[in-house]
Amino acid sequence: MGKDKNKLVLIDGHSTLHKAYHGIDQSLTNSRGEPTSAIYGFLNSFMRLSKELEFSHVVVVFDPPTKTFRSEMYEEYKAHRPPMPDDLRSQDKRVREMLTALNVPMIMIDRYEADDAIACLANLALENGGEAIVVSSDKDLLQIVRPGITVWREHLQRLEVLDTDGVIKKLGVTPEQVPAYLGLVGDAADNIPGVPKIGPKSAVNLLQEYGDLESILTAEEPWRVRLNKTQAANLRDHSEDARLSTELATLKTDCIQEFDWNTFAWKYEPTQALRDFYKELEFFSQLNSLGGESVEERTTDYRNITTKSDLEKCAAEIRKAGLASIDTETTELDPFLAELVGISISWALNQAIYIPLGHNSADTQLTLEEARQVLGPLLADEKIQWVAHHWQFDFKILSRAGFEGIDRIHGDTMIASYLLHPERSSQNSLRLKDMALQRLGIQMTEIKELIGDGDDMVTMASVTVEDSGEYACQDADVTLQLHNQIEPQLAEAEMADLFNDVELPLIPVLARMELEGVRLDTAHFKNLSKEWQAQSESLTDEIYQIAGHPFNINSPKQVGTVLFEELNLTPLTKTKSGYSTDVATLEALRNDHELPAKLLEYRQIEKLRGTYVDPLPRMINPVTGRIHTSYNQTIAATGRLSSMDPNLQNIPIRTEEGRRIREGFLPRQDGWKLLSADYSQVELRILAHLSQDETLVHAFNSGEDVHTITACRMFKVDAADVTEEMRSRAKVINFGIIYGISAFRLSNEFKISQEEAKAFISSYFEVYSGVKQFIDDTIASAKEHRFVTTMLGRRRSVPDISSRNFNQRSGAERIAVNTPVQGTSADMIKLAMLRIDKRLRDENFQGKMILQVHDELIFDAPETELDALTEMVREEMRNALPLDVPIKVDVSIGSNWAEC
DNA sequence: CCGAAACCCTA
DNA sequence: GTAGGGTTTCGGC
Repeated sequence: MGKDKNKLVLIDGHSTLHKAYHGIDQSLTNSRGEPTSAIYGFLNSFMRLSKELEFSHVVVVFDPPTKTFRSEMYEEYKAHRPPMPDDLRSQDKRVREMLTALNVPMIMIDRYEADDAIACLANLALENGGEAIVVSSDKDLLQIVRPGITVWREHLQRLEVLDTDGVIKKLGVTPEQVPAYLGLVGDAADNIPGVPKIGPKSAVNLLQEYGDLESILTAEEPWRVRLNKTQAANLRDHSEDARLSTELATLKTDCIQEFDWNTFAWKYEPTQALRDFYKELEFFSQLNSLGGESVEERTTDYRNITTKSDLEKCAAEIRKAGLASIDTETTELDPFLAELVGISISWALNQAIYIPLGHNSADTQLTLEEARQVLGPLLADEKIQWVAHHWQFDFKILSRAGFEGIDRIHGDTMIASYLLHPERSSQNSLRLKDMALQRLGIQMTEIKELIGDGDDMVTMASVTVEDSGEYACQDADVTLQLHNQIEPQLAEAEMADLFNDVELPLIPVLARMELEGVRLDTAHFKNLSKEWQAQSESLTDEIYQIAGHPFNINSPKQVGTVLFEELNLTPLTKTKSGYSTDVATLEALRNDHELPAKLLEYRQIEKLRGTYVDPLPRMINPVTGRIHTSYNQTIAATGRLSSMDPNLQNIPIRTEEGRRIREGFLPRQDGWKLLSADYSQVELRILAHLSQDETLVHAFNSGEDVHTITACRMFKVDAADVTEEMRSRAKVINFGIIYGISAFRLSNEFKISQEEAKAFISSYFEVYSGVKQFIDDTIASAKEHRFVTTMLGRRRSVPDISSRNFNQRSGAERIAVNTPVQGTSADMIKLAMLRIDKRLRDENFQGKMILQVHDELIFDAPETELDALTEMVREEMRNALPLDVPIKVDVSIGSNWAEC
């Protein structure tokens, strides 16, 4: 067996750092606010390479800080590059510290770029009996590829290997031709001019035909490959540019002479320096992965409290501390069925107590009554700052266990973490266990280690007090530690008020709405189900008849086969895996064949039956006889609530069949009604306020229909002459603006050309120039701060706002424009809900607020209260967040939700 | 059993 | 074009 050749891995430091900087969420920072996303990304890339390439020799090559010989050749070289942003500069420095701690060899050659040094070293590795692997996404380096030298790049999450054939496949030219290719095409990144109007296509044609640059430039004209007149003229006039550009793109391979494999030998070793570095940067998962003695064993003081006198002693300490965390252990997650098993509390670092209350086999444990006597006053005490993780759950459990006056809470680490990072990603999991590892480096016990999972799962009540105690104390301990870390970060991000005045007080309001639930008309749902099932079956028969054979109508793939292969209808659009069969397609085909209409009808009925009519009655809670949604405060990046299990924010309304489902939502009893209050065009009003656009503000102040006014102004007609078509187009554009419209989308919507769509948009912006200004200002501000805010200061980061990828950047721009509008609307209705909840209780209304659907609140109230309730709700919704335009609230009342 | 894709319901 | 949740199919583990 021959000895494997030495492999030298050459990492382009600059390229890897930039990729890391732009590749992941730039808002990642450690608890001191130091940006760490690029360092983290660099480390991930490096470790991934080390794992996948199993390398033993490595070097990271950096550009020198000084000018290089290329700038002497051509002063414009890289001259246009903006200076490194501050947050990248600091991370660049950190990356070098990290590589030092990792003992990774680094090289920087004065007056030569990293690319030149890499080219030299790759050649030397080859001459010294080894191979070279270059890691860079820089095109320049493709010129050094040959047997023994490959270039690896991270592309779309995977590692792409480029050997000679790979380069030819990628660029269409051989590695030797790469400098000439870049010389012709130019390279915007390096400010290499190239030849105007010669792009990749022409360059490849020329090089394939003539071989090298000189042969192209000196070939007899006209060039045998097809160039148009401008290209031919440019090639003649810019031959010197082409030569200079090619020279600039040619790497120098003589900047390093000496080579010794030993210089580059490397192995991953968990040194103390590395541990210190990880700890300082708060890379806890890496710290943990070093394993062994490096992970500090935390010495904890966790105690189980089983007597009232011990609990009273603790109570005194808690009062003295003034700040404590609390967590509950229960038999399950459903708040109506869950039994309280125990309570854990922490008021000092690494210390906590557990109060077992409902363990099946405990020698001694306090009764709930005893615990409540001591803890009740403590939890209701405004002088004690209580914090929890996902307080809404504990609030419901404790409320049911008879604790009162626990509405006020000082902190919720789940919500606080969400406010800091509202985007959903694996990076910012809101699970206590994940946050403990990420932010504190503490590896916590997972609940399944206690109670198991799957079929043999037990409840916390059957776990020993010792095990539960350890587990529950950890939860409380970690929650307090997290709170202490996060609270200053919230203040730093200027979201303390939003947290204290909106999100925290909203918790009990949402809990009450969830607990209240809604009454369903089970008989109505049963009838609907029967009716639609029969209809669905006969449609199925008809569809099989028309198709000539049975197939799975629920499978878009099979529907596609029937429509487009068997019946030979013309597909409209394609999806990733075949023909699209969505509504738009079927609508377009309904005049060509009888099948599409049947499919549409079938789909509608099945959708309504399968998503609403059949599941909803099954979700009626056996204890209350009502359905209870869960409102999640930490899902939507804009600050909206979301509703789950069941989702009561997407109950159908648009079609007649859909509204029949709303008929099944009832007031709680005879003599009661449902009352719905919804904000009218609230997002457009917020846009008017935020932009201060005179025309839009005036439109709302006039009290006229805003879409009609938009139509008047855009189409330059009198209000009386606005047709339905004009108004509806104006409406689409008004909404489109809020969502960040594009000409492309508008042209599809209106079936007009993109030019016409562009004209539409510019005429909108002529009318509403203030809105245009607002959009521009918002994007500019997003570019500067990399986040946008709502009126209440809610933040959302827009990391891609300066991306050079058009699609990414456009997406970020739409988010930047939409978030302040949608988010402020969310802020507003949350404020209204707080005020309404307070007045419902203070003024002893019997009626309850039961649902929220983004811009609408639903109440369940006795008929006798309806007038007072209407007035109160209107007032609070209108005044929740005053704007410079009036806020309109429409109220309607019915015997079921459909009548509202 | 899980995840992606396609589809469709809401504001 | 923004923001969500839920269902079904289907391929892979």
